[in-house]
Amino acid sequence: MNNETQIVDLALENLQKTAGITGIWKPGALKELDGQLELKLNNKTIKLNTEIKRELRGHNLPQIEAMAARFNPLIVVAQYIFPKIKEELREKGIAYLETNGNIFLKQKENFIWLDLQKAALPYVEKTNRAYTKTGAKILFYFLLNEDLLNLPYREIAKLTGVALGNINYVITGLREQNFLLKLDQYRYKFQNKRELLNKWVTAYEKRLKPTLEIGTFRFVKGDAFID
DNA sequence: GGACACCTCAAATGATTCAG
DNA sequence: CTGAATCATTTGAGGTGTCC
Repeated sequence: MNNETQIVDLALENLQKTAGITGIWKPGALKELDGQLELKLNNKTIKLNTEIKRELRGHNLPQIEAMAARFNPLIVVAQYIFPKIKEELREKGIAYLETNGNIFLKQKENFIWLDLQKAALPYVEKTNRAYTKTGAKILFYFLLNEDLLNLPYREIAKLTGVALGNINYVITGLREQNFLLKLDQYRYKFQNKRELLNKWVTAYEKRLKPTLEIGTFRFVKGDAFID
């Protein structure tokens, strides 16, 4: 599909950058396969069957192994492969390629292994996390009381009943859309609050409300509704 | 300059959506 | 309707800044 093309293209682009290896990918005719990849390496061309995935996790392994046995040589192209899984693939001698250009390929005459820690870009596009289920929840508290913006993340997390890591995601999301005005080095204040409120309402309807049980919510301060 | 508080980010886990 | 694929959240180690 188009999505698959995107993953392979990005992977090849980065492979070129990091390892100087070029490759061409062609969609395959076979239904079980996601096409074929031709890698150019030292004037040699290596042809590989490909399987394309977004992320590769433990439960995919048996399937991949079966494919590797059937369509040898096989390379797995994925947006992101869990480190442990990569390890297993290497042990089993199955080739892989990630979108950040990390590659492993072991054959009789060819051996490539590239693992760049930092350059990892797990996801192609990041969604703005201010409007997810949890995001909306946090934002709800922020809208009720702007001062919460300036509490330590840990306290915000505790107060909103959400994991620490989310706070930063939400703040970043809001900042990207210019809803936060920097007062000084440490403090923020909302700006363009009306529009933000609209966004929240949409997010609430779409993402949060469907998962809530009716009757489990109340306002933090009793009179907040009238305010 | 050490202790502490706090933030960040990769990895792991969990939840939801999608395809067959 | 079910398992697979994808998207979202949590966890926690490591890094950075701050205060005494």
